[in-house]
Amino acid sequence: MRADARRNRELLVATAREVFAEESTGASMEAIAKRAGVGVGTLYRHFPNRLDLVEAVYQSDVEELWATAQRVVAELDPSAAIDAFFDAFLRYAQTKQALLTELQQAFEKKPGLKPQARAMIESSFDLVIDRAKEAGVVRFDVDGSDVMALVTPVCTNVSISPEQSARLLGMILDGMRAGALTAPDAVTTD
Amino acid sequence: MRADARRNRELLVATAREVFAEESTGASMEAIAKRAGVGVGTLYRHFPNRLDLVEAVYQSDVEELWATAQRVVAELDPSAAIDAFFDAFLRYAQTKQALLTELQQAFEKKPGLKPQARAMIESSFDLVIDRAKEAGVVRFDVDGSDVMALVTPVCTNVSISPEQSARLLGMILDGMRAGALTAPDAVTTD
DNA sequence: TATTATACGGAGGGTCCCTCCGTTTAGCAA
DNA sequence: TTGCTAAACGGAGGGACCCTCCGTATAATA
Repeated sequence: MRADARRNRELLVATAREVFAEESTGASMEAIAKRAGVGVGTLYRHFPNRLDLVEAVYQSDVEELWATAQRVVAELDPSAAIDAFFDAFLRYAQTKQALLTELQQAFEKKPGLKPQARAMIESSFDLVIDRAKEAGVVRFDVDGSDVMALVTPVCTNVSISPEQSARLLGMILDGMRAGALTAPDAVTTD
Repeated sequence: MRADARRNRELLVATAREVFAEESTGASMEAIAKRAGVGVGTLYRHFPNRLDLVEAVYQSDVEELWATAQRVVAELDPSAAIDAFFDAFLRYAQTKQALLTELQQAFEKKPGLKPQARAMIESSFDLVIDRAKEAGVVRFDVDGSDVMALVTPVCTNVSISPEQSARLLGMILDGMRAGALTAPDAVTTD
């Protein structure tokens, strides 16, 4: 793969992410190509149709989420890592919501895409949550997939607005921390 | 309103419902007009833009659901009435799922639409469930809004297929009937 | 039956997705 | 450095779609 081709491919994904964030599903291929400073022909050579571009943006988002999980775990203290990761997840959720219908089509077209993305996201949650559990920052009786199970509907449910998403994620976060100072066996009171 | 105008309006809504069911969001305005045997001009006079047509189809679906509830309660025995109503609800849910994104836009544009539709659907559930409760066909400890709360996610959740929907609705139905033969106070064992 | 307000039909403007092909350029060998 | 070629680029244009506009047809009324 030639150097300019690789550069343009990455540029196009990044630009598409921007434009999709701004104009949601209404973003045209022409607009994306223009913003990236390339012709539509270039865009279509890299991504034969719109769905392929949507898929590429989504995969890039998921990969970035995974990279973020690794980075925050390496660089921040466990509590700040959760905050930072939840922030990143909220951004991911918002772009996912914006492209919902088209993503669904992409999932239908490529059956492997959804489970693969799911696994990567679950690993990201595990990484951050396990670390925080070890540090005693979140309660013992949760794990990554629990948190993901709570958080996923917030981005899947179409009638939840971005503002609501932020609030709900905050609540989940508080709930996770709530039991941290309590001894594990004291939880059984209920 | 002239007679031909009223006729065409109803014809267009019915035709649009058919075409949307077949081609989902990909159905074009031209195709709908052609199938109805009118020009696009006529279609656009009745529904100034695509979203207005989607909204009209949706409202007609909700009204039909309400009419179905009344009809099955009047004509069928309580248990068969539930079956028939659930069938109708499944059809409603499927067309709703097909037009999901566009409906969302319609909800944003007309804030009154969603709560109004919701109220009408809840009334429909109440009608059918209350009747069945009185007849002792379903357990005492449910009401229309409970059933609706169980059933709505089945049609809201984008990752549930039509086949899954049918299965899940069947399960809910069985669950509702399960307690019917048990005395109300025996349920507290748990 | 004559009148007129109202509804109808469909050509065409603007936009969007995508294709095609002539032009340009990166990578490499001499 | 220079010349060559496979690979990438740009953008005009085809086809489809949403919607508008206006000349034609018709229902309702007197």
